[in-house]
Amino acid sequence: MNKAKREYFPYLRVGKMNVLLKEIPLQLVSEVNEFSAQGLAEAIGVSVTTVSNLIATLKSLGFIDGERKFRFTAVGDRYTLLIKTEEEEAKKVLQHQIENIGYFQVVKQRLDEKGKLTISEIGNLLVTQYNKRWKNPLTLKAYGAGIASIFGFVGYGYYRRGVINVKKLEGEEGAMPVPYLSADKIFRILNALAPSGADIHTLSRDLGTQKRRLSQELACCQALGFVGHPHRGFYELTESGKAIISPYISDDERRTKFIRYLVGSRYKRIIDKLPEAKITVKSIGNVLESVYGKKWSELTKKTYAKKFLNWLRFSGLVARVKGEKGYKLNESVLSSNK
DNA sequence: AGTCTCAGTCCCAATGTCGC
DNA sequence: GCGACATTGGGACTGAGACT
Repeated sequence: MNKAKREYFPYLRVGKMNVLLKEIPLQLVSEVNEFSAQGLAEAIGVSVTTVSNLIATLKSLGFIDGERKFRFTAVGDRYTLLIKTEEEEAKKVLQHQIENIGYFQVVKQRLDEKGKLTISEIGNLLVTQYNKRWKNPLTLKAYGAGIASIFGFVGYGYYRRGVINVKKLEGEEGAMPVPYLSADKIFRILNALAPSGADIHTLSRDLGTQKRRLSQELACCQALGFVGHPHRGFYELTESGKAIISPYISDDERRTKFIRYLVGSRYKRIIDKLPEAKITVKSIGNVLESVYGKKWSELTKKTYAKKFLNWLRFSGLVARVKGEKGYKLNESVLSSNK
């Protein structure tokens, strides 16, 4: 036993892999039919290198066998058929499959120990465990991301921005986007997302807001629990999001709901730190700066504080104090929503 | 042919500015 | 005082080229 069997690793992100698999014509998906890289490339209309990368990924998962001529394995066959129509079922197949693949278990074990892994850490783990000679840090990340995205897909964790987390990010520090938009804009976004969600390009066009800007605003809506982000570039309303823009509730009910979600969100941490009286843009700005642990310019503080104050005023959590500058917390409203 | 690397593009978060 | 838009920098993503 001088040379171990060649070990393959997923190269493509699972999202990309699935997109390509959906494109494969049914007649090619079979345990008996052989296909070449060239043939597959023509069949799905992408370059041969892309297909080569797909093939390496599928091999790494045990979904296809062969050299130069390939054919689907039984499980690969099943997965490819399911991914076209029944994604949840396909996930189960993939999950079961990776339970029997060594390197997935190695990474999974490390993930369970540490709670989260960056894609570079995963890459390094493979290099040391499997004697890979990857030199470029980007290559480490590419393979790391391939594995991390699969973990996210099958439900072993939550993959986002180069980090796979065992636990959901929600509620953790750092996962609280700065208040970035007014309540009014929040509702415009929610209405634009109704009823079945939208991709960021469409949304940007419909709302006339730059994509960059919009993605930040959506992050806020997400933190408040109104919007979900099932995959890259696509956003949809959560049940809460649908409820709060329902035409069947009054504006008063809308406010009440808004308070409940605001107080139930991570932004509660900010509300807790607010002074009881003399709430002004300036004082909120300072609270924000300390909660986020940042050093901001006065202007930046003011920008965010204004938005947050807008939420507080919209919801009725604060009331103006007569004859004085600033607002005070409406304790009764707050406590009735604890 | 198959594996790895490169570089352009896209996405995102943070910060800054404009106009009413 | 307020809401909307712009700029910047960094990192992930991706298709295709380079290398073995």
